[in-house]
Amino acid sequence: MCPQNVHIVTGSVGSRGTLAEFLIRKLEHFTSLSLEDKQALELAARQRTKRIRSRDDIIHEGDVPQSINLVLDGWACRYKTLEDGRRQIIAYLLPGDLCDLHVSVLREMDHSIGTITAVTVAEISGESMRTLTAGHARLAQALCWESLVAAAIQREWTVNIGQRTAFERLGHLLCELFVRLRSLGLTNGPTCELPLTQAEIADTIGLSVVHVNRTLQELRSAGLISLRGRELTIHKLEGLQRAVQFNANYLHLDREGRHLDANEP
Amino acid sequence: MCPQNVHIVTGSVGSRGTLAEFLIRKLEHFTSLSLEDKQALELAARQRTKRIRSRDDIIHEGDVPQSINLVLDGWACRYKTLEDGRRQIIAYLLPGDLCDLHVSVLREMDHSIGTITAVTVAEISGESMRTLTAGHARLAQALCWESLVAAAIQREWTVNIGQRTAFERLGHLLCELFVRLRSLGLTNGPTCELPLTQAEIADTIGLSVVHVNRTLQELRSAGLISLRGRELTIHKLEGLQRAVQFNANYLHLDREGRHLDANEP
DNA sequence: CGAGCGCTTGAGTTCCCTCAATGGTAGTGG
DNA sequence: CCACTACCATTGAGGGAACTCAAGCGCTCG
Repeated sequence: MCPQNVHIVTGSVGSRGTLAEFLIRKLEHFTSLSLEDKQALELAARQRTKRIRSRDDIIHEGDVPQSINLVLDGWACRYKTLEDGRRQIIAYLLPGDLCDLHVSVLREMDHSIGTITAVTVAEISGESMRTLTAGHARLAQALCWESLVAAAIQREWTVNIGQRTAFERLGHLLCELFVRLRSLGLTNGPTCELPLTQAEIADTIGLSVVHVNRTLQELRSAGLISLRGRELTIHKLEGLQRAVQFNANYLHLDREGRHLDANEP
Repeated sequence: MCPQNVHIVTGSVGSRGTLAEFLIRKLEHFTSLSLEDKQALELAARQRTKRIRSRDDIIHEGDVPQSINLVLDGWACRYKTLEDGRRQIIAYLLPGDLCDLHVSVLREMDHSIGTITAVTVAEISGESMRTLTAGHARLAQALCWESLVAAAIQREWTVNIGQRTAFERLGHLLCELFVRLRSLGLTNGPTCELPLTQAEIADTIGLSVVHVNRTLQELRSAGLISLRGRELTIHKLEGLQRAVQFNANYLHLDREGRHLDANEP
């Protein structure tokens, strides 16, 4: 992972109409936004975008980032490396996820962020973010919700790695990723993309590659999932959830901020 | 852990001069506060305090808390229980720690909070908190810092449980607790209180009680620590830190918000 | 077509778990 | 004051989950 090969693209990227599309979808699991809220987000995301190739670093531990990165497209992850090379993946960043809300409060990154696939990010300056939240109370609340949900996910990962068996850990991870992708409209029936190598999965749930491989085979032969190429299919989501004690409440997708809804048609 | 036996004490508790003492000490690791900032915090903490006996619940998963709890005294923890009884302790709450910043954003608790020792908490209403942060920008920043640090600790725990050996995990936990207590002025030379049972330690780092016991003996016979009764002594903090790869940067105790300092004598 | 990477499999080992029993200490009540 | 209980720490023995090492297979890509 060498930090280079970064294309700076100012202005619109690709042919997609809205850049903040996935962030907006995500936030609307908390509360519905007004047209103006959405336009303000879109404007902030349009200022400056960046494309990073796969398996490359976005930010490295010790860096002092100056702006906030919003993932527009692709998968990234937070990770930490120990001196002897052991690595732990701490979080996955999917489209609509924000990378460094720390900016302007925590000076120095205490972990790194790297890509899994090629990724497009929007760089939002601290300044833009401040005017955005100052002018739109509902957005400020929604962004606060987003960071609280990220913290809740982190807590659940602690439980997952600390208490569950290999089978449960892996199944739980797959459930979480599937449900998160589905909430963004990025699944197709029981199927979604899973661009992770088995080594990356291993570094996520604290197992060896060999054991991840064998545990995947268990999940397959239990008829719960298929995983070929980079495509995951969960045949019995209900069944898998029960088998691994997955309870989606920690994702807080049930519109807990509905009392703040923008009342527009 | 049955929720009962809660003494409501309105007004001052004990004979300590300031209630918000530890919170203030903690926040001043980020930026120095003005006298007025501190008085505002103190006022908020004084409204209503509560005493909870040891090994009891403060809030239970599924509850919808109405106010924010600030730990004034004693140890508490966040935890989650699986259906079959396995339990993971997710975080320790020491004096000066805030429990449920979620309030007014996340409706429902996705985990429980219980006490380790007897605990005194201040209940701060969402309303008080809002006026506090609205009127004091520096405090708002400092409280934001506090929640970002809590998130950083959670990430480090993921690394700890996911990648480290039993010996390292346990040593790392002891380092973290010691350093956090020291930053509050709650250590005495190389010694601090450690009111945890071995079963609680086990549920924190994902090991069995038996193995925690044996690993503690390893740490002792390596001459790194003593642990008798509820008193921990770390004989060689430097050495322990090296042995378990503990790097305190994730605690962000180095006054990263010094540019916001109140300039008073 | 060789190189590199990721996935898979086998064999042997080790770390950590479970079960079970013991001892110490503090709290309770007769 | 002493039995009685409860909880916590400790120890031994045996078992199993997950690890390491090593090799082979099948892609993709330059």
